[in-house]
Amino acid sequence: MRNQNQNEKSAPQDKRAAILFAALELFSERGVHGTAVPPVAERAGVGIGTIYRYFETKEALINAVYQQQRADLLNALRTDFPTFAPPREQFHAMWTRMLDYAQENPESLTFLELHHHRSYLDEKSREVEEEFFGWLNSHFQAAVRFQVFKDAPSELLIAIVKGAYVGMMRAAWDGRIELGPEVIKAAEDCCWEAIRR
Amino acid sequence: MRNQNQNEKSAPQDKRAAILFAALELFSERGVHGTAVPPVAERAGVGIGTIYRYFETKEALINAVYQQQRADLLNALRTDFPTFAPPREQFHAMWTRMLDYAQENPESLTFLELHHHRSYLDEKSREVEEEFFGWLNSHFQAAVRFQVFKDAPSELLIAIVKGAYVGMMRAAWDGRIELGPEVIKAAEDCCWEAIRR
DNA sequence: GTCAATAGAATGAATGTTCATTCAGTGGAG
DNA sequence: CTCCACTGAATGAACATTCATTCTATTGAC
Repeated sequence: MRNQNQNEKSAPQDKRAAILFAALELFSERGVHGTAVPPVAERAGVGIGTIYRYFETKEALINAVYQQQRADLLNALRTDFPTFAPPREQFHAMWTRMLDYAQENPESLTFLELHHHRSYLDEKSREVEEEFFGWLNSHFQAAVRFQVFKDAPSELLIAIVKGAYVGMMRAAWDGRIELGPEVIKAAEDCCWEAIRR
Repeated sequence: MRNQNQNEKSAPQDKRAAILFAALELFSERGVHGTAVPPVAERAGVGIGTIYRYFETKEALINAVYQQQRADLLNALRTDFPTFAPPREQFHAMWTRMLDYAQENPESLTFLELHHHRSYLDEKSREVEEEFFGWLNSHFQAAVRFQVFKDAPSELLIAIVKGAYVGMMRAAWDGRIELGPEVIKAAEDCCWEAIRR
């Protein structure tokens, strides 16, 4: 390879991305504390030392994975979101995006929602999380104000719907339910009735 | 060595219980993989070796904690449960018990519901878990059959309500909501409307 | 075009640390 | 004295991290 663009370092970014993806897979399977660094290197197809070229410490790697995945999920939610559609339609859009995301990125959702991160997230990670909740909140708050949703703290309604969603996903992963289209539709209706006025 | 309790002869079960409780506290805070054995011994006020008198390995200790807490939660749920009361009243009883339990045993709930256990639970732990879900299921299934609840798999309804409950707890834990009586009541109503026909 | 010089990316054996587990020793009860 | 629950220093395995070295590809002299 001879052509090297000044503004693009393609190879380094490939390795960085490979490390991030390998780490995501292992973290979602075994948890952050249950995952050693060498297996991450092995799965990414790079040397152990290479990880430390891109990430100062294991904790920095964890935070990079978290920020990437949280931002990715938020992006999946708000891309082409029908902000001015009727509330029920907006809710359907949100529900569909969440489910599509889970189906396409199961490791992302497992990592983000099935693990308890608080203790090792840094400032930046918290900001990214805040942006995520902020976006949800702006929509839920509006629906509460317009008396579409129940008169309750919007943060509570978010916690309930998000919790129900994660509970459903967890039950599916644990083999307690089968996620067919009718089940997904039934769950959407349940969640809508939970919060609608 | 110096004797810490002159006038108390320690029954073996005291130490076992102290170890289980110390382990529960640390596991709920830092997770199972994030908790080393020596700190468990220190918090329990016993020597490291004593832990291995009562539990063959760390994994055995984890499973003992899991079984104890899962059984404890089930017990809190079904003690004096109004099995023959009207459905809404039964639901209220369930909700109240869950919330009381969380308020009285926050570490238990954090450990049981905020961590991903599957990979290290043994046969016995799965049986205890099965008993827990079996009890919930018998009640939910009956309510579906009597057309009190929506016509959906009872396992889905359980996942939604339990998920919403855990989501609310997590939000409270993370400081996103304040768990006052009105909030708890509002959440109960949300969950009831989610599943009722 | 060729190739020696150079830069810096990549590596994994080596390092120091932390962990789960063991066991030789201690002390109290009978 | 005999037991045995109990202890924590000791052990070796596994860990996160480092760094001397190798590899790769770009440069510029000819």
